[in-house]
Amino acid sequence: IYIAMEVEISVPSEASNWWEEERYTDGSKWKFLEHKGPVFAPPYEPLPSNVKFYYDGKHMKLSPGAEEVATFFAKMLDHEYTTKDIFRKNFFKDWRKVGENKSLVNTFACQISQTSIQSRVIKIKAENERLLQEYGFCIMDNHKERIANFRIEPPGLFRGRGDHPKMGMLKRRIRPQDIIINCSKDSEHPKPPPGTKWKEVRHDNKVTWLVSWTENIQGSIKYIMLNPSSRIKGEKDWQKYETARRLKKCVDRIRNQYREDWKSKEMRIRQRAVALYFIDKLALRAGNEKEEGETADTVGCCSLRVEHIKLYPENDGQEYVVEFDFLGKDSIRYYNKVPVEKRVFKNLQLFMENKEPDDDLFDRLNTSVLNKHLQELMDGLTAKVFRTYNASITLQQQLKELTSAKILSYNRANRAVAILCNHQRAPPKTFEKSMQNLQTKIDAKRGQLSDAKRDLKSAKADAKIRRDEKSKKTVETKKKAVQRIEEQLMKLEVQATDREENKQIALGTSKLNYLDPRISVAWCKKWGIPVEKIYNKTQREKFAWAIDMAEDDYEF
DNA sequence: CGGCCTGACTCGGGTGTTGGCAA
DNA sequence: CTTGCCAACACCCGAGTCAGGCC
Repeated sequence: IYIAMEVEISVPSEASNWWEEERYTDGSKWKFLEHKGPVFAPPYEPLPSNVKFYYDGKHMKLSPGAEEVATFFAKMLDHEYTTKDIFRKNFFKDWRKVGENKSLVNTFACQISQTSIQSRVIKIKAENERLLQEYGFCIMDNHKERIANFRIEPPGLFRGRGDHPKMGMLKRRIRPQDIIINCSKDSEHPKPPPGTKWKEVRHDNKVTWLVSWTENIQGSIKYIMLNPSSRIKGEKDWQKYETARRLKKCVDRIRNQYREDWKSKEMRIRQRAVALYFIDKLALRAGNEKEEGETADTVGCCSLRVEHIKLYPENDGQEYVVEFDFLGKDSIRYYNKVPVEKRVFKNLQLFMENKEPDDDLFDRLNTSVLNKHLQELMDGLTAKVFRTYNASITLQQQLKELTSAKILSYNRANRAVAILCNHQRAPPKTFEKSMQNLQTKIDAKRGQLSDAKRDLKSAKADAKIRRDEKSKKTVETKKKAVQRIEEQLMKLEVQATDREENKQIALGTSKLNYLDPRISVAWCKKWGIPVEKIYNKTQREKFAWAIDMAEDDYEF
């Protein structure tokens, strides 16, 4: 029976790991692709008739469509942004387009009962599980792969990040006729819901997405794609780190080059060289131009404006200090004061001459010019490779330096990278409280410890007098208890330090997107730390290739 | 070439849910 | 064993990057 089972249950063999398979060389991403299509947002269920809508003090009957949009607003009532002018204006404008209330609504004297809406929250776990099993997977070539986002985004009110000019606009419901399906010809095509049609079914194996539609706020395309654990994502991720490792080999040459270029006769070359220096040294993002009025006003390196930096020939005893202060991606503030080389400083002065605060700092430069130049320096080199490279190399160096209290060290190394990449978060709402709780726990633990120590002492004294087996045993148990409590106390103290240091720093992004996982895996192997301490289940799935490949001597 | 636009993909912090643990 | 809390996690969906095509 045992043998039969071994044969029956085919344990995934070595060869079934995608990283041990051959890649396509013709630019195609797959040969076979079959899936069940998207899951649509559940239809709107009108409110029961006892829930009334009041406008300007008067009871009003809304069309189902208008009512739905009203509930979108109601759901957000406890958020600050519903009080914002732009949000309200955008919402109202879109709301009036829905149903027959065009001429009716124009001010905000309305009240919508929020509790009545919250009370309608229904969740069915079993249904979710069924949907996951049915729609959550696809077949790509010879693998069954998990899909990242098989649910279509439900309608609602758009909330961009930062000061977004389109906040409050209605994000409309996506219907089957908005959907483009991508799958292979020889697969069983997904069926649209009864009585509906897809916009299109295509068979494009030069792309990785399964489903796409156009979103109505920015007019951009949204996709359904595979989970990070999939071959197609993993391969790309691996490739990303390999590119960064190639940069490691030639980064000295490139650095020498841009330092030379600081002296160039040509303005565009000087600008390019200074920008590249920032990208390298400060891990700034490239900074594409953005359409004004369409999104929040944020910048990256190439789109930096004069108003975003200040020059100090001398500051706090340091020479040639540049102060950066701007809103970057997701309107996260970047604030940093850095001493720079004299030549960089002089160049910046030159770039800022005769300019207004809202003029571009690098007026002869944009991301496409920069990336074309980088491409010439190294195959596959773009601005963001520097971020990956500097993040990973920093982690590796930090891990080499820090050795005691392993997990804390790892988190500190991770933190150094997050700081480099400016990955910030709002301190958790409950931070102060939970910190206090932790402190009381620590105090309690300390009390416990001294109690346990006292117990131990008396037990020892007791044992000395009695000299029997039983009291000896008691001493042993008490000793163990003291030890256990000491360990617990240590753990708590480490936790407190860790949490305090982590207050405003988001570790997730760098861990998931910038740090070559093989560095972490190798570190775990070297110090005999279970990889589970560093990566949770999802992360282990994403980085399965790295966990399998990296030995303890892996060098980034 | 350069400006502009589109498409496809990675990166990003926030939030709702859950499960593990201490009281 | 039950309960209540909180951190960890999964998911969400917006915001970037970058290449390629067109004029």
